[in-house]
Amino acid sequence: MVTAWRTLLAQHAAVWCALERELGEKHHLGPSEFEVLDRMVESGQDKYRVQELADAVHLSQSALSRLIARLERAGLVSRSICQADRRGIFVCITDDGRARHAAAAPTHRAVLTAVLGDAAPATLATVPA
Amino acid sequence: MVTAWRTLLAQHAAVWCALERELGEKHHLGPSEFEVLDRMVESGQDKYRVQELADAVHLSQSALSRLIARLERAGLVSRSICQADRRGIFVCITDDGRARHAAAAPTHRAVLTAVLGDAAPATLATVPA
DNA sequence: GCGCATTAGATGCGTGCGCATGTATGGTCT
DNA sequence: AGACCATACATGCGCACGCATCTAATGCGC
Repeated sequence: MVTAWRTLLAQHAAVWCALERELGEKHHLGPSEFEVLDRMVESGQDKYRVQELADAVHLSQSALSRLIARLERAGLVSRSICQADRRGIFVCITDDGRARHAAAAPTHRAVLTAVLGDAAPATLATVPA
Repeated sequence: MVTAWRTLLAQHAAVWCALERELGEKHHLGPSEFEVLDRMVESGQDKYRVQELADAVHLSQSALSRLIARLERAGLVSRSICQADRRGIFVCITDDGRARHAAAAPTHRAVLTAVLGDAAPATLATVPA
């Protein structure tokens, strides 16, 4: 079990750092930023609640609030008040956001394949037995 | 591949947060702090170089330098100059450090079993096929 | 309608991180 | 020996995070 955890830590660190570097250099996005855009593109919806996204990317509500603020400042998403419940906001991906995501997605997939593809098929399988 | 990565992210987040909470509350240790102590106890050595530990716990050298400083302030490790190469230091675990580790280890294992034991045997096995 | 607990999201604050750099020592080449 | 680059760790700085708290809007009981 400890071994499984260390494997998980190692893989997480490797992939995360690689994503941070590649996405950062080529598309000015962090791994979490990309993951948020990815979620929004992948499920056809265009409106998201902050807490919904926070759960999806395993960040706190406050972290998501700031992350959305960064994306908004970059013009990749927009915030609009939810009319039905004016406490909440809807996060909508913009055309720029979709474009940035489309540009970054290949990089993202490439990194996953490169880093996980190397060590994963063997090591990810080690645990259950 | 994307699914594997998301599974990895989810498991990492779940375990990490649980460790942070449990180790923090019960033993005043972060996951990384515990991992460093764990490495030092597990391999019989009593002297470690900073970079060696940094690699083991997937942190930058600067992060490890500060982490060691925190552990030293808490009296769990001590730094001593390496006579052979006076640029480097040796990090030694103290008796207090061993005691703290011994106290925290059961908590650590319990969290791993609880969190990974739930979802892991199934999900960790999904990738290689 | 009027309080009051609840919920959604924003924000102040402290902390740990990585990057770049600083400082000291070691090794090498001439 | 002296100049020069490399190595080992420490430190200044900025950033993203979580926790606690704040603000605004909702809903519920009366």
